[in-house]
Amino acid sequence: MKISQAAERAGLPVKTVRYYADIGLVAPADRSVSGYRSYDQDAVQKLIFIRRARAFGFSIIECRELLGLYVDTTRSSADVKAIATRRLDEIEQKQKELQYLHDELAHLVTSCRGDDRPDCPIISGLAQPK
Amino acid sequence: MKISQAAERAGLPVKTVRYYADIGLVAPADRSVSGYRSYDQDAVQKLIFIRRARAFGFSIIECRELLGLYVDTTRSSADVKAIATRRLDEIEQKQKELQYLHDELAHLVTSCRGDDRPDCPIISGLAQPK
DNA sequence: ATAGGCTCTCCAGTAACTGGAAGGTCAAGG
DNA sequence: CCTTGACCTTCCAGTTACTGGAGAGCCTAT
Repeated sequence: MKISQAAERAGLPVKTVRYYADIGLVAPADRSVSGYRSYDQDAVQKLIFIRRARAFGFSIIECRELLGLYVDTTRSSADVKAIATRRLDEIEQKQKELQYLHDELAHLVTSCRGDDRPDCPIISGLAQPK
Repeated sequence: MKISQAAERAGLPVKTVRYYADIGLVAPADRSVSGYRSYDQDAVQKLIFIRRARAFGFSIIECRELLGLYVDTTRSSADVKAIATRRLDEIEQKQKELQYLHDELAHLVTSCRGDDRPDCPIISGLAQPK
């Protein structure tokens, strides 16, 4: 199938699929005589895999790693778990930071009257060195 | 004062301060005869303001907006509150997404034995179209 | 005079695409 | 047979917010 159909099945923009081919992440199965990229079911499956992994916040580098593990049917599940666990830790770290951010900003927002007057605790809060 | 001192007081790398000057976000108060950027207390204060706003996840564009409101002593606090509230909404949205991500990935991770065997629910979970 | 530690400008690279231009291909319709 | 329109191709530039490095100038102390 041609790139647009592969992209649609994978749930990705055509541009992105082409980009993944360019960086050697997911190569098309073949090229037509006229130079069109030709994808098979296997390649589409890999694209889906990448889309999902990207949605989980895995970087392209990590996706490359995971894809290697995906196609390698002899690797141990521990190898995969290690990467996923690392990513999970990162997510939890990010959650903590976001929570802190949220609370501090929410505090500023609620303490601001939001009226016509110029005095604003948000602005003065941001101006604190901290 | 020279750029390194201003950067230190603001808690920012020198390169970043120079960058902020380049994009017209925070201009140095003056230039020395030999072309050195010269910062005063006011500029340092603005740099601190930007650093804090950036730490809250405000984009450079938003920082520019906020800085405009920061220096404008006649604007209403409602103007500021509107931007901050928008940002707060974004943070909450991001929190929800992250929570969903976390739960789904945590589910995959806990269901994987992580041993020498190749079968791994994480990999097959990622391969699902969803 | 020279050594070091500043500072300057400019260029390139990062991550992961996205948009657009210029041009080739293919099937259908007139 | 020709044209139209939807695809496809490559290549280049732009995005965000810096960061690193090269090459050169400046300033102070010894």
